[in-house]
Amino acid sequence: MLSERKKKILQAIVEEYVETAEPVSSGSLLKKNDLNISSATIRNEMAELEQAGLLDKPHTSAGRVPSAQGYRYYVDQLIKEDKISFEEIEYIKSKLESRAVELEEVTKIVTNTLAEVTHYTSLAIGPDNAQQIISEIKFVLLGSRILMAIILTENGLIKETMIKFEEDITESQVQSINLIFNAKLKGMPLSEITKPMEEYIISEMKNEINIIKSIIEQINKAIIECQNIYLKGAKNILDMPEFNEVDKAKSFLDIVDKKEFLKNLEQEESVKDINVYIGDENGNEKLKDYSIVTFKHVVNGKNLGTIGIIGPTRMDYSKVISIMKYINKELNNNNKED
Amino acid sequence: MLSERKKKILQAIVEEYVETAEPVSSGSLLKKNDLNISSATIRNEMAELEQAGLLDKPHTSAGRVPSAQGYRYYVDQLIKEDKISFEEIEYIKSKLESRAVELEEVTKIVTNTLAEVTHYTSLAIGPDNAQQIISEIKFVLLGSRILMAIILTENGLIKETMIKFEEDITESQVQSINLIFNAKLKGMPLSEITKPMEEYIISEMKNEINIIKSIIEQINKAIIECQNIYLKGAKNILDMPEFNEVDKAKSFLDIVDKKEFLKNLEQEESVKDINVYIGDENGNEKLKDYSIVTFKHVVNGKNLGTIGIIGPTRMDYSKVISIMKYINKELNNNNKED
DNA sequence: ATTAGCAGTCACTTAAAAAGAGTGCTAATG
DNA sequence: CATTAGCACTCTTTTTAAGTGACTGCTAAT
Repeated sequence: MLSERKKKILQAIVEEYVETAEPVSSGSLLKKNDLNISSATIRNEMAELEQAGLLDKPHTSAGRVPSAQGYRYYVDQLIKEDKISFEEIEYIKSKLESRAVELEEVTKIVTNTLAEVTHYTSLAIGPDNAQQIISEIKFVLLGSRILMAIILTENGLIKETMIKFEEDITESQVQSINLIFNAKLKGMPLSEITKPMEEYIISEMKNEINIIKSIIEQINKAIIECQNIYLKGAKNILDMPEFNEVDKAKSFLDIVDKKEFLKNLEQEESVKDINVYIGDENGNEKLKDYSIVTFKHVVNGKNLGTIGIIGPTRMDYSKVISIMKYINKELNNNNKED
Repeated sequence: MLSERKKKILQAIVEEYVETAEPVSSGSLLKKNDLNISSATIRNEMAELEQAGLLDKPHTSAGRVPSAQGYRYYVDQLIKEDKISFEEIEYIKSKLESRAVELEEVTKIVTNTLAEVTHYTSLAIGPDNAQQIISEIKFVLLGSRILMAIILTENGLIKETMIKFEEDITESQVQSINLIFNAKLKGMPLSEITKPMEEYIISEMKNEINIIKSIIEQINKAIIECQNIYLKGAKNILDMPEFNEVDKAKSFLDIVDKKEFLKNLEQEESVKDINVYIGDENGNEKLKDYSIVTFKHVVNGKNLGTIGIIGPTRMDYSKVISIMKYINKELNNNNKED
């Protein structure tokens, strides 16, 4: 348990460091905060905070910098929850107003907005398509050889894909395919569609065998195996002083580009509103200099994926969390069972 | 008209500079090429090439660097057209094999491949949707309140968008909308759809007025006003020594992000196979340090947009042009009137 | 417990010197 | 007359050294 004074000092250090990106000295702390103590006392306190593992020192004659643990303490205990301005609220509201029909569109709008408002890199991972329950399948013939498959899920997702054939398809074939697929697959998770259709093909030996096979193959390839991932504002990090060396920027962009770390995020179960992973807390050594803040996009109890941002550990957690809480709330309000 | 020897020297300078990114000295030219002349003679020749405006000199005691004009001469006269390896050919072939149905998918695959193979930033601009001729329109009801509009064009494009309604739509309404739209709009360019439908609404005063209005509005917003632009591999430029200062990288990413320069590209008319814009040749001062190489994606006489790459003027034109010629050829072969 | 004050550390800045890479010119050469 | 050896000159880059400044940690006084 930290003394009130230590808390105040830690908080001031985090906030100053987040703002300036320079190690914080006892002197500047004295100037910018009224703590009614001398710089020597601050130094003593800082030494103890360092002992406790909450602060780091780049070198002997530099000021202090929060450690990952220090940020963690800040996020858990000292954070300010209202660090969002009226302008930001208005801006976010205006962006979210657009009543996009598809989840993907909504997700895009949210990620764009998040990146714009936070100036970090935003990310979104859609729900696992394989686990979605089919509520309806429609097939539409485009021209004479292209079939469009549209799948609606109980979550409200709409997924479509095209299948091209080497021979003409007739409208009556489309009709019967429509009937078959809906009869066999309604209510099933997308991951399970192959088996019942194969069984059907074997048992009935209808003319549409090849068509059905192509359709299943294409749905697997284009919809089930494909995870929706969005990233926006990757170049924002170039504005941050910790990335003023191209190598560092490159290593960040590589991590972000590979998207490995995203997979864990969507699986992560959590009761919390907003999740904060500081440094390598989530076990990935490569992420030790970065923090990730996410929330689950849930509307009417339906999981619509995970949305968040990634940036350096020197992150404005108060602001990011305020903004994400607000966006999360708005997403819910906009979509109350309508 | 340049002497053969001057040509050879210019070529060697361009190629060495493209490879090393360092100004080329008379000495290293002597070492790496067998020109059978002394470095002093090379220096004399270089001085003349500089006078002719084909070379630049960063400072008195540095080697020479090709000027924009020098690159231009190289591209027009000295280029090697077969600078593509067997591995590259195989790789490109394997990527293009995937018989994607939609133009957008094809375009994505091509841009990804281009960025991977060239290590520059690749770009693609779809054809102007507004000018596409409608060959068919289909409407599909998804659930009870979402209408999906699918537009096929004579170019073979497939565009779809969703419209959400506040009230239920019946299947019979969908049918009559299908009939009306196809009757009125088949054969028209997308830019012209608003008027005939408005006239129709006024003259007939059917029940579907609001539905039709919503549809037209949404088609305008989501399809006609939206230009398809792809960019891939923007971070590739961070690997190039000319961008080892973050500011330069940022200025490149800003240019690329704004996409202004792309608009001119699609309009550009040209008889040539491959178009090369070196520095500010295309009139944009901001692009003076960059070059753009493009080709028109044309299949069976149909314009499917422009594809290309952007990178520093110090670009491996021989390689880029070889690769783009190959891809262009493949795109044609794969799609011969089938 | 707090603090003034000072020695000590370490990065950063500045200045000067040295090294290195190339050119341009001159004078000699075949 | 084209070519070339050779050297003076220029300009960047590297190296070295000295100096400055920002902090801390400790000690001794309050």
